[in-house]
Amino acid sequence: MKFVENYPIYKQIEEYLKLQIVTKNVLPGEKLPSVRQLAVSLTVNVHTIQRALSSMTDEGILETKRGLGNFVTKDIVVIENLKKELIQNEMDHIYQKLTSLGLSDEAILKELTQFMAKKGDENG
Amino acid sequence: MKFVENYPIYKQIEEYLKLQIVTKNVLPGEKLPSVRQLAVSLTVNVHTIQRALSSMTDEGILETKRGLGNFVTKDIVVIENLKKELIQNEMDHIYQKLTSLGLSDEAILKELTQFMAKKGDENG
Amino acid sequence: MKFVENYPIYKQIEEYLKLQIVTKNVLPGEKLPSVRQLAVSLTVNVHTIQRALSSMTDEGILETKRGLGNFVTKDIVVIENLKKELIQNEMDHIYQKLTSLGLSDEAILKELTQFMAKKGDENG
Amino acid sequence: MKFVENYPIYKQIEEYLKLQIVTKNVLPGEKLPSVRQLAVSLTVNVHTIQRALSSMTDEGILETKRGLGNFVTKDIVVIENLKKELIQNEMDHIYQKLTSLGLSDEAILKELTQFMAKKGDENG
DNA sequence: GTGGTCTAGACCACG
DNA sequence: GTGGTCTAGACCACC
Repeated sequence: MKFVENYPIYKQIEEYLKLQIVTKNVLPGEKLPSVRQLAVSLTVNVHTIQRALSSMTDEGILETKRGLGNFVTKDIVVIENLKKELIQNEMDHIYQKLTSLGLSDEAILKELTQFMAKKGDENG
Repeated sequence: MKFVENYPIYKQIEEYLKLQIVTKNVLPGEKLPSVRQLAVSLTVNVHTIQRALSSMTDEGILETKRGLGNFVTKDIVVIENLKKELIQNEMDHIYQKLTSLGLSDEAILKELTQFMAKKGDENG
Repeated sequence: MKFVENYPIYKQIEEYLKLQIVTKNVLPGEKLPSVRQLAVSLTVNVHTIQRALSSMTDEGILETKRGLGNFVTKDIVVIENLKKELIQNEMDHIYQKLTSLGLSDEAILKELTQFMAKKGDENG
Repeated sequence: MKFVENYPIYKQIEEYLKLQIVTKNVLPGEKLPSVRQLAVSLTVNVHTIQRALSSMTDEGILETKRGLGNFVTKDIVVIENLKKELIQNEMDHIYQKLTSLGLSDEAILKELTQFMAKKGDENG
């Protein structure tokens, strides 16, 4: 058992930017804010930003153009795969958590549909 | 946007202990390790442990006997309710995460059943 | 038989603040002195103050706004319920004390009305 | 506002012994346990006991017989007055508390009778 | 400034 | 031993 998970900031930033991209808050081909702008707005060191961006360029999600900035890939397939990956990660996490609570697959689906029904009632 | 995940240690401990209880790793009526033992094994201050335990005693999940220790309640109803609460929290968390990824209720259920099917194939 | 009245300071503070609230010495929505101010004026550690306040926020009597301070709830129902609770506690305490002195219910009421009559004469 | 009321132990003992007497747990004329016995059973210094007893002898509640011990007075009037005094003190305390909670005389009586009715229902 | 969290170390009461 | 309370001092996040 270990606490104080120091989930590294650059990973958090990476996760955040990926979410922005798959939810189309930043569109394919669009330019990201400059590294310095990001550093300021997220109050983080420039190096931390660069570390987050570099792994995303490695994955082909971003393209760096010297002197111009970082751009979201225009390759929609890449973005679609990213989305699937994020969903997959989330599913893993969910499944692990709920089964550790002793729920069977059927129980999970049942609880979830009940939850959605209730949610629907509350909001509409 | 906030980084450095500020989920307090005492809440993490609380969550951890609750999970131990609902999964019957610690049985109803059983004694927990002493606050000092927990503090050492989790490498945390005694106060932090006590803070985690105190809210659990308030909720009736634990009963503390001065000079003896902290015991899990024998009231199975309390434990059942705790389990329901944990599941509910997890559902909230899941739903929020997945909808932020742009999934509809139907899409969530579809993805989840696919995930389970795949999981089933892998393991059996 | 137990001496040295072990009523913890943080509970005394809690009780004191609740009394201030139900008697409208601090109005609904009003800000309390900062934890540090309270700590100084009551010559107590900051933690002790926070411990007193935290259970009050849990009960919905206080609302804390980070960086701003602790505010009495504007929800008058909560305050009314608090008042009823305090009265109830006082009644319990009174009843226990007077019956331990050997008074019957009727005797208690008789003594009390006599007391009030006398009090009335003194002051008016 | 002052906390940690160090209500002196000798006063607490005095109060305790007076209650024993008015409730006839120790009868008029009866001998109290020896100072040393009391000191042991209450885990308090002998001097503390003596201080408590001396003010009670001053009030005529106890009579000290050199070499024999401390005896409760046989004078029933004294005991009756003591009882009235204790009741009076309690009434003062009650009245102060409840009026500080904003209750009128009538409200106090009303609440109290309601409380007694409820108490009666619970116990029989 | 505000409150929130954590640590280290002390003392008490209970068994 | 057990848990309960308090202090002193530190660092963080929010405004």
